Amino acid sequence: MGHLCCAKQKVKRGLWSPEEDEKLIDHITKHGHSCWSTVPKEAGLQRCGKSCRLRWINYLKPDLKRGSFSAEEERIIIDVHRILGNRWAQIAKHLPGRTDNEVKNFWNSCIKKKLMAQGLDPKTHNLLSSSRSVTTMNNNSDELSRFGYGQSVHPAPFTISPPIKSFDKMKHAGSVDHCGFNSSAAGAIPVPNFQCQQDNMISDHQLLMGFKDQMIDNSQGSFDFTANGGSSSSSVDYTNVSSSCFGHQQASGFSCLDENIWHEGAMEALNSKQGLQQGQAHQVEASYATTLDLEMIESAFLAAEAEFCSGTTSMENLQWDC
DNA sequence: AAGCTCCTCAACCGCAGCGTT
DNA sequence: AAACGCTGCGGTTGAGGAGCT
Repeated sequence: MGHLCCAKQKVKRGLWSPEEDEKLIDHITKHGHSCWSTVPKEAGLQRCGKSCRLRWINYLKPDLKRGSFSAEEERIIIDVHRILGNRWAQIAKHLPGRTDNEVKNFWNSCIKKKLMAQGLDPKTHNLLSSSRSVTTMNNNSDELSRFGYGQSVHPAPFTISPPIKSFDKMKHAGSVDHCGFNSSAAGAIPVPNFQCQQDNMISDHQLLMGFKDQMIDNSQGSFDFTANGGSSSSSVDYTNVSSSCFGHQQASGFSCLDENIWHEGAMEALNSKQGLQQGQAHQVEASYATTLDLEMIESAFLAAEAEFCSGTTSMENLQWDC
């Protein structure tokens, strides 16, 4: 369906002139934009309402941040994109002053190339198939140990992570140690989430999300993750924290994000059945949430984990079933 | 200087979703 | 329920600038 506002009238197209900008700014400032379709006429512009809206949102709005993206912004984009995919508008919400169009352009012109140069698939954030990828490995012990997965320590190329509350249950039942490993299971099966952060580091409204599709330096002996400074607002406030507690070499990209991102990411993973079904190891983890959805998510995680750990399915065959 | 290629990014297009009639 | 109008979103395009030959 075309845009009737455009089809009905002869409208100007292409780049906006300073005079047009001025007219639009003047009109929006004085009258707002309750109905974009009427804005051009009211502002004396030969444009369609849609074009006016776009010009305002992407260029003229007073609180827009111009200029190149900072390293921090770039990192946020990559982190959130890994969870949400090409949802530019959602990603832009976490970058004050940036528009979806700007984020999209930046992604396509810069980040995408950077990731590919690093051998990462910009869509999945996994290693490209031409690289040696943990996510595409079967449970081949040679391959696993080659990449640092000692059989006695960590048999699986991924862990599945239910909310922290389930960890607490297990902890109280005495089945896990403080690094999240199931001490009673042969081979120290990695138990859901928690991943060693101290309990008091995550507040009631914070979420720890991690992606396990990359290796960390074996000699490093520690990994970095980020933690939210304590606010439950929608802003993403990163404070680098380091921990040496996570003994095996399987994690990267931990970020504390707000609940909206978590819910979008988690529900996306569940609804689209991405992640395990596609052999990706970057399934979302959450360490905490309070909604009913979490019960379902937790069940799904636990069921999938049980299936994997019992050996009834390979990673490639795991299905979300919820 | 001219011509060409590559890159960036503002703008457009088509579609989906939602509310109203 | 269907048609319509509006808004918002993501993919794509193309003008123009930068860099190279």
